[in-house]
Amino acid sequence: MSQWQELLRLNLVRGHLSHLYETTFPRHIRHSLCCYIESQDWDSAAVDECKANACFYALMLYLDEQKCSVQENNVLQAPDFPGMQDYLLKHFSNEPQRLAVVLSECLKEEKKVLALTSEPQPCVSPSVENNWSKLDNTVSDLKRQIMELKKENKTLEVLYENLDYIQKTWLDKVQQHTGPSQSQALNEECLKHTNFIIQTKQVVLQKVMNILNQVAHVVTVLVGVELPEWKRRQQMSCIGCPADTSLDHLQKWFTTVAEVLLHVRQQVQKMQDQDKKYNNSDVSNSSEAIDTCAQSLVMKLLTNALVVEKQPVMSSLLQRPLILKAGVRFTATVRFLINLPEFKDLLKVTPVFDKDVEAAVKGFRQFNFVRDNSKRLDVDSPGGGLAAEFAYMDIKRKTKAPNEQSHVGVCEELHLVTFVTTFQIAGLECNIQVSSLPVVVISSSSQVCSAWASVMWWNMLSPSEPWNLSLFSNPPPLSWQQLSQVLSWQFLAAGQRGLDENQLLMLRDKVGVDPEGLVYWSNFFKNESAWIWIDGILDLIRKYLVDLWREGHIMGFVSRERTRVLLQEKCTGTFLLRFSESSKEGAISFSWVKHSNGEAHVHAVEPYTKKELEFMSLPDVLCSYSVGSKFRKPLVFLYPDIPKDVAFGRYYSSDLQTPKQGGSGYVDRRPVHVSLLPLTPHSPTMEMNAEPETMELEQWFEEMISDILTLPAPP
Amino acid sequence: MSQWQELLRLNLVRGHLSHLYETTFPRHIRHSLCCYIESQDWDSAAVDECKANACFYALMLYLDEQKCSVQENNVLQAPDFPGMQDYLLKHFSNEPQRLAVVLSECLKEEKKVLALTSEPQPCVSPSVENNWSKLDNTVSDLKRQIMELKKENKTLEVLYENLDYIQKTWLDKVQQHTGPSQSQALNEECLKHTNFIIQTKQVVLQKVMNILNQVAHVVTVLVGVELPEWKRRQQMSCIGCPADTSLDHLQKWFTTVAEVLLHVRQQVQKMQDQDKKYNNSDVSNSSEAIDTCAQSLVMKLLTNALVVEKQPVMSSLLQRPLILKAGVRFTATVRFLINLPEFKDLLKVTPVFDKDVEAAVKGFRQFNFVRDNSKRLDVDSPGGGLAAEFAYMDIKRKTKAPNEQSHVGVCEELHLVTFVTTFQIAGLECNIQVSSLPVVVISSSSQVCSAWASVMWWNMLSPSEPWNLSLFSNPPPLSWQQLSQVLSWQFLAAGQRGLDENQLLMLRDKVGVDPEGLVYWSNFFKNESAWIWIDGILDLIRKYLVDLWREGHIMGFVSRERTRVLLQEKCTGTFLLRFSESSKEGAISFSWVKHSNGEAHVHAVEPYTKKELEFMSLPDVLCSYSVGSKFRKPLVFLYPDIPKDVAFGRYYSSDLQTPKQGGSGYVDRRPVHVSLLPLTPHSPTMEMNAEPETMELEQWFEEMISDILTLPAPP
DNA sequence: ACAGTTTCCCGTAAATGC
DNA sequence: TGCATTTACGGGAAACTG
Repeated sequence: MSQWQELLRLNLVRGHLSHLYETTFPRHIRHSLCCYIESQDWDSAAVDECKANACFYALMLYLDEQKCSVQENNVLQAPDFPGMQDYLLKHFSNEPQRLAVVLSECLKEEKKVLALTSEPQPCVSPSVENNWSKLDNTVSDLKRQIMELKKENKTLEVLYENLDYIQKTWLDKVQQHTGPSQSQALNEECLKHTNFIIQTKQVVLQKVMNILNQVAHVVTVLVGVELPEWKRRQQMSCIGCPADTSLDHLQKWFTTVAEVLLHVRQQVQKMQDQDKKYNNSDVSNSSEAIDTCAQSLVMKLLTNALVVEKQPVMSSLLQRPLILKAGVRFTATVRFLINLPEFKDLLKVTPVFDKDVEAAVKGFRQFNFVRDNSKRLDVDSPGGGLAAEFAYMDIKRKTKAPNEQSHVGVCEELHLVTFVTTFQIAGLECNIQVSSLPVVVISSSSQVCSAWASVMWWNMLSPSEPWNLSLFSNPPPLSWQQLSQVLSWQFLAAGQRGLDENQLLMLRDKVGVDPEGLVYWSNFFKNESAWIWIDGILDLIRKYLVDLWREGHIMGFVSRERTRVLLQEKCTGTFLLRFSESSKEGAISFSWVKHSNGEAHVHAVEPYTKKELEFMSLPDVLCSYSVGSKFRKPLVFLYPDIPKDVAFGRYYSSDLQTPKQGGSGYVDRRPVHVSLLPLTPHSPTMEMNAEPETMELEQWFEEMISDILTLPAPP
Repeated sequence: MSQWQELLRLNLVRGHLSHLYETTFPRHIRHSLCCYIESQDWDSAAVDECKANACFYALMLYLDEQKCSVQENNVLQAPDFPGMQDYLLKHFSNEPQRLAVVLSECLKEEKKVLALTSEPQPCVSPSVENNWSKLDNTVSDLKRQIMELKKENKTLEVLYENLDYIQKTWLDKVQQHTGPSQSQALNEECLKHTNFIIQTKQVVLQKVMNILNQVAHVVTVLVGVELPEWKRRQQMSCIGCPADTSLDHLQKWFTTVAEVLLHVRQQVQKMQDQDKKYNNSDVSNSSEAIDTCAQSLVMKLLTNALVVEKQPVMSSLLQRPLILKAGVRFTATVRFLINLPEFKDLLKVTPVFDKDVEAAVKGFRQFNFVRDNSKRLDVDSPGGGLAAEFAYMDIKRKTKAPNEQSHVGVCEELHLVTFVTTFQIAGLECNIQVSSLPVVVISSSSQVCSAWASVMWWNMLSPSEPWNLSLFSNPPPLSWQQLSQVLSWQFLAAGQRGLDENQLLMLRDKVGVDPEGLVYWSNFFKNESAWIWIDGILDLIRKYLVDLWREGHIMGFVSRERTRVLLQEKCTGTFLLRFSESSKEGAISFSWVKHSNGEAHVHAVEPYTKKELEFMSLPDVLCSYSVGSKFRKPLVFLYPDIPKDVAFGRYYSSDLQTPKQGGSGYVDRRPVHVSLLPLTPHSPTMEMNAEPETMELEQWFEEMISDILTLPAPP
C-alpha cells in the first residue's frame, strides 16, 4: 500500500496535513499520482538543481504517458492528467527545485503523521482499533440476542394466551358437552402445553441470564477500561496531544447496552406479570434475581454515562483548556452517553463550582457561579446524542474567608466544575454527577503562562481519578521523557510541528534535568524558569512564525556554540534561525557565516521581537537584510544548503523590485534592516568605523561593474 | 521694555514657553542677556552659516565685555557671565547655526504668546487686569470701612454704657443727696449725651448704609460680571483656550465682601440690641431695613459662592474634560468662594447626576452614581480655600426606560453633574447648588472623538447659562471664525502650537464653509467628516510628533497642489512634511523636489501611520530615507531652506554610523526606509525597472570614488 | 441589512495586599 | 521592602439591538 493510501485508510489526511495540501500542493495531484510521487527522490532533488530539473521532466513525461493510456480508455472517468500537467508547468516550470522542496516536505510531513499515529502513547493504535471492533461486534450481537429473545417471549406469550383461552373457554365446555375422557385428554394436552411453556420459559430465562452475563462483562469493560481510557485520551488531548477524543464509539456502546438492559428488564417484567397472571410461581425467584442484577447493571451504566465532553475552556484560549479567568465566560460540554428517546429532555444538569471540595481546609480561594447555568440535555444535531453546551458560565470570587491562607500560588490551586443531575427512569432514582478535570482560576491574562504550566504538569502526573487537588503543595517531579513529550505537543499545537531530537536536547539543558532524568516543578516553572521563556517562543510562533515553523525552516532551539560549529563548516552566506535565549518575551535571531582570510566568522543579528515582526514578516527581513554601507546581502543559504529564496520566497511580500503604482500617487517604500558589522574579535580594533572586511573591495568592484552594465545609457 | 520683560510683566513665561526654556535654552541666559539677544538678527543667522558664526562670536565678545564690566563692581550680585559663556561654548561652538535656530525659534514663540495674549478673545487683557485692581481696592476699602465702623460702634457702645451707668447709679444718688437743680443739670447733661449718642448712631447707620450700597454694587459686579466671566474663561479653557482660570481673585473678593456683610449684620444686630436694652426705638426701623438688605446681599453671595473649580474629567483624558465613560472613574473639584472660618467643615456637598433634568422627556439615556460621593468642603493646603475633590465618582446606566428613544446620537445628549449642599449660617437656611458644564456620556473609548466634537461645538455656542441641553436636536451653525479658533486650540493643547493662517486656509476648504462663513454640525462631524480626520492627526501629534510640531517643522495642512507649487521653486532636495488627506487614522508623509532635465519632479512618500512611527521616529525616518538601489538620500532641506540635520538632528537616535557594541554579542541593526522611484509621468515607460534617472550615474561615480578613497588599503 | 451603540476581553500598567 | 495578586482601563473587535 502506498504511503498516501495508508494515510487515507487511517483517515489521517486532516488537520495539519490537510492544511498543507490546501496551501502548498494540490491534493488531487498527490492523490492521483501517489505511487509515482512516492517513487522519486525529492529529498535529493530539493537540494540539487540538476536533479530537480531531471525529476520535473521525468514527471512531465510520466504525465504524457498517462494521458496517452487514458485516451484509449474512458477520458471522463480517468484523472485529469492534462489539467495536472498544466498546473505543474504553470507553477513550477520556472523553478523545478521548488517543486522538489514542496514534495519532499509533504512526504516528510506525511511520514511524521504516520509515525505519530503508530506510537503506542495515547493515540489510537491498531490494537485498540481491534478491541473496538470486537466491542462493536459484541454489542450488536447482544442487541441481536435480546431482539430474538423478545420474539421468543412474544411467542411464549401467545402460547400462554392460547392455552389460557383454551383452558378458560373450552375446558368447561368440553367437560359439559362431552365425556370426561375427552376432558381428560384435553387436560393432559393442556398440561403438556403448560409444561412446554414452562420449559421454554426456563430456556428463555437461561438465555436472559446468559445475555446478562455478557452485558455484565461489557459493562465492566466499558466502565472500567474504555471510559477511563477515553478520559485519559481527553486529558492528554487537553494538553496538546493529538489524540482521538471522539465519543461516538462510547456513546454507541453505552446506548446499545442500556437498550439491551432495559429490554431485559422489560421482558423479565413481562414474564413476572405472566407468572402472576397465571399463578406460576416457580420462576419468579430467578426472574427477580435477574431483574436485580439487570437493575444494578443499569445503575452502573447510568452513573457513568454522564461525561464532560469538552472540558471547561475560555473562548479566547481554545488551545489551553482548564484555565478560567474570574469574570470571563467559559464553555464546557456535557454529554449523556445513553442516547435513548426516554432520556430526551429528562436530564437537567446544573454546574456547581468546587462541589464537596473543602476549599477552606486547603486554604484555596473560593469562587462560585454568578448565575444559574442549569441546562437540559437535548439532542444535538451533528452527533445526534444527548448533550448540552454550557456556554455562558462565569465565576466570581467569594469575599475572602479569614482562614483563606494558601501556601501555594494561585496558579497551583486546583478547582473543579461539577455537573449534577437528578432524575427518575424505569422506577430508578438517579443522582449522578461528573466533574471536569481540575481547573486553574486566574484573575489576569498575564497569569495564563503560569496556569498552563500547572495544567500541563498536573495532567502529566495524574492519569486517573481520584484527583489530588493539593498536588502542588508538594509537587512530584516529572521525568524528562514525559516533559519533553508534552513540550513537543505544545509546539505541535502552536505551530503544527513538534520538536526534534536536537531541539529537545537543547531544551533539556535549559530546563535542568537531575541525574535520574527528573525535572522538578520549581526548576521548571518558578523564578528564572525555562517555561516562561518557552512560552514566549510559543506565542511568537503562534503569532508570526506558523508557516516557517511548520515547514521546519526554524532550527530555533540550538545553542550559540552549536550554531557556530554547524555554520563554520558551511560556505559563506549559510545561515540558520534560532530563538533568542536572553529575551523572555520570545524573539528570533539569525546567525550567518562569512569566510574571510581563511577564518570563519559567525555573526548573529540582534533578535527580532514580536513588536518588530508585527511590522515586517521574518521572510521579508531575511529577504532584505543588508550589511555595511554598501548594503550587501549576507544571507544566501538556509542551513544546511537550501537557497534562501527557495525556502522563504513564497512568503515575501510584493517585492521592492516592482514598486506598486496604486494610483494613490504616493511612492511606495519598504523597511530594510541594515547592520554595520562590528569588527571581528580577532582583528585589531581600528580607530574609525571603516569597513572592516577588506575582501569586500573586490566584491564591490564586481557589483559596480555589473551595475554599470545594466544601467541605461546616458543620453 | 524688552520683549522678555513684557512677558515677565504679564506672567506669560509658563506652560509651553516655560517648557521651551527648560528643554532648548537656559532661561537664565535668556533673562540676563535679554536686550542683547533681542537686538540680533537670529532669523537670518538661522539659515546662513556665515551670519550664524558672526552672531556667535559677537555674542562671545559681548560676554567678555560684560565680564570685565562686572569685575569692577560686585561679582557676587552680577549675573554669572563666565558660566553663560562656558555653557554657550560647550553647546554651540561647534554649530553656531544651531544656536541661531534655537534663539530665532524662541523669540518667535515668545512673540506668538504675546500676540495671543493681546487678542481680545477670552484671555486676560490689560483692561481686565485694570478692573481687577480696582475691585481689589474697592474691596479692601470696604473692609477698612467696616473695621473703622466697628471701632466707632465700640465707642458708641462705651458711651451708651457709661451713660446708662451714670443714669442708673448716679442720677438717684444725686437726687437723694443734692438738690433738684443739680439733678436737673445732670439730667440735662445726660440728655445731651443721649442726643449725642443718637446722632452718632445715625451717622454710623448712615455709614453702614453707605457701605451696604457699595457692597451691593460690588456684589452685583461679582455675581453679574466677574463670576460669569470666570465661568466663560473656564468654559473656553476646557476646550483648549489658554485662559487664566485661577479662582484666587474671586475667592478673595467673595471672602472679603462676605466678611464685610457679616460684620455689618453683626454691628446692626448690636445696635438693635442696644436699642432694645435702652428702649430706643427710633432707629430700629432703619436698622432692620439695613439688616434685611444685608441679609439679601449675603444670600446672593452665598448662592453664587459654590463653583465647579475643575469640571468633571476622566484621569485618562485630562485634556478633554466633560467626557464621561460609564463605569470609569472621573474627578471634579468644587470650591466655596467664601473662605471664612465659620464655613469650615460646614458644607457637605453631594453630587447628583442629571438633577431636575427631565431626561425622560428628552428621551436621553439615564444614569446615576454608583456610590454615595458626598464630601465635606475642607481647607485645601495650597490655595487655603474651601474645596473638595470628588475623585472616585462613576456612573452607571439605569435600566432603560420604555420611552427612552432619543433622536440624537449618544454623543449629542447633554447631561449635568449637580453639586448640592444645605447648611445654616448666621440664622440663614441655605440650599445651594451648582452644576458642571454639560457633559457627554459615552460607553466606549471609541466614542471619545465624537464626544469631543460635541463638547467643542456646544461650548463655542453657549456662552452663558441657562444651558440648552437639547441643543443638538437642532444644532446651530458655528462661524468659521469660531471654529478655526477652537481648532487651533486643539493643536495648541496637543502639540503646544496652534495653527497658522495657511494651515487654517487649507482646513477651511476641508471642513466646508458656506458662503456666509458658517459651518454646519452635520458637515463638521457626521459622516466622512473633517473632524474625524483632524482628530486622527491630533492623536498622531500627541503621540509621536510633539517636538516637531511644537517647533513648527511640520507644515502639515497643505494641499498636494500647493506642496507642488511651493517645492518646485526650491532646489533639489527641499522637502516638507504634510498630513495624509486620505488616511482617517492620522498619517504623515513627506514630499520632496528633484530637478532633472530642467523639469521639477515632486514626489511624496507613502504616509507613515502611528503604527509605523511606534517603531521608528519620524526624524529617524527622515535621516535614513533612501531612494533607489544605490540608496541615495533625497531629503536635504526642510522647506524653505533649513538643512535637514539642523532641523531634526537633535532627535536622531544613536546613529547607524556608530554601531553599539552592547556586549550582547549581537550585531546591531536599524531599519532604513527605501523607495524605488516610480518612472516620472512624462518619460516613456521602460520595460525593466532600471534606474529611471540618468543624472544619477554621474553622482554615483562621485560617490564611488570617494568611497574607494576612504576604504582601508587592501592587504 | 445595517449602523450606532454597547459589551467583551486582552494586554498592560498601576494599585493593592501581604 | 519586594513580590504576588488583583484591579483598572484603553483599544479593538465582536455582539447586540433596535
